[in-house]
Amino acid sequence: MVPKPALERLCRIYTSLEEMDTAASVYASSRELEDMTGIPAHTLRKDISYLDQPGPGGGKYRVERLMAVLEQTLGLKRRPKVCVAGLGPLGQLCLKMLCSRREFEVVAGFDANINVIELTESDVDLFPSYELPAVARARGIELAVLTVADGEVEKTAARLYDGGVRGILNYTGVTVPPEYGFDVRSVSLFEELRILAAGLRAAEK
Amino acid sequence: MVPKPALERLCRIYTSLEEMDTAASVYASSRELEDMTGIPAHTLRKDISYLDQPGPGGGKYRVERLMAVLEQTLGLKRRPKVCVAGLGPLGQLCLKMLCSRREFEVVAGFDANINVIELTESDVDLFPSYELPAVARARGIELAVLTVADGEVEKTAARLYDGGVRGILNYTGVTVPPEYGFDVRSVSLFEELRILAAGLRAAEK
DNA sequence: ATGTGTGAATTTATTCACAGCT
DNA sequence: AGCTGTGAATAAATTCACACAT
Repeated sequence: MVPKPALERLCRIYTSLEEMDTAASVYASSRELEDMTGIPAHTLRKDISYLDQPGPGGGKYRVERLMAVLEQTLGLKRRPKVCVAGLGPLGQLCLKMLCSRREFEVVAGFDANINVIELTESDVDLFPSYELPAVARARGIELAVLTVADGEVEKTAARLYDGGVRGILNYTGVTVPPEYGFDVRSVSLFEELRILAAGLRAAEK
Repeated sequence: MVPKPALERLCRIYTSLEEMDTAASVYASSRELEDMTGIPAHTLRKDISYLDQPGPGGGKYRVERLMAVLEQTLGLKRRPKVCVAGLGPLGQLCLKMLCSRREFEVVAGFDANINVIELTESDVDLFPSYELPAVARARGIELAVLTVADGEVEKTAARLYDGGVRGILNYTGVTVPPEYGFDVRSVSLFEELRILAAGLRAAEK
């Protein structure tokens, strides 16, 4: 079983591998990856050793192969099905970004306001919020990007749960109710800045 | 010295306290906070015990007091000085959100494109990117919200470093170069979704 | 010679359990 | 009686160090 912090680091590593010019550098050592990611080389090797098939014992990692193994073990190749709940400016931005790459399958967008749904242009099917549970179930949505107004988080969480959604990327400023057992990653502007501020303060002392 | 994971949880706790109706509930027990945050009661008590002055031994926490102590110990009361680098749609959104509350002192916005600077309406002073180091130094900016295009991250990071900025909230899709020793929190749409996807996959097995 | 893979050692974080306060 | 605060016990993650592959 791979430790959760290792899982996060592996995703960071994947991001860094993506940034590499695959043509220019076919191989990368753990030391080189350390310089790119900031993750110490030994931690990084340990993390990679959790994968089903790590590198080939001796010699550097073959970038392409490593990415393939990461995609495999981390389940990235499956194109997980994702929706966007809340189509304000931020939600629309997320929708656009998600559509700009093939990585995830963007299955639906939801908003409480029907006008928004009619006025928004998108390749993705848009629905009023109350249809969320039915649509999510019918289409097998696994992940949601939560960009609703703070006041709607509670109701939306309940609907996502009814729809069988398992993981939430929470862009709102409030806490996703924990009782549903979602896997949540929170990305609140203020909370993240607070953590940074607290870190600075802690470093000083 | 307070462990870093504890620090993050304390910030989450602070967020949840904020959400409480302070008039309605003056006191909160660790158990009640568990229900709100999802953090187990004993973890939460331990975390709070790291603070300079935790609660009053017996009885529940006084919400107002606990928030005050958190603000104190986490350095939130100082109104840390923050800037936004990159004034595309996301950057402008962040700028607006930051200005809507008094919590941080929003000191400046930066963009490579001078037209953007002239056309954007904001209470905050806006500058072209090359002035970043000088302005950041002159105004004592500590934190930056990084919302530039992916291709500009490297150059911007160098400028932030020259400006004496210590922490970065990274909204871009690429890694902030680690060599400057920034305290970074990354909030990349794709990377976060990948972590969620990997988590689901790991849970299945 | 250089660089990975991994068990063992060490460090760090979480959980427990209970003394002490209200 | 109920709840916090915290040292001690447990669990988890990181770092080390070296065998082994290229």
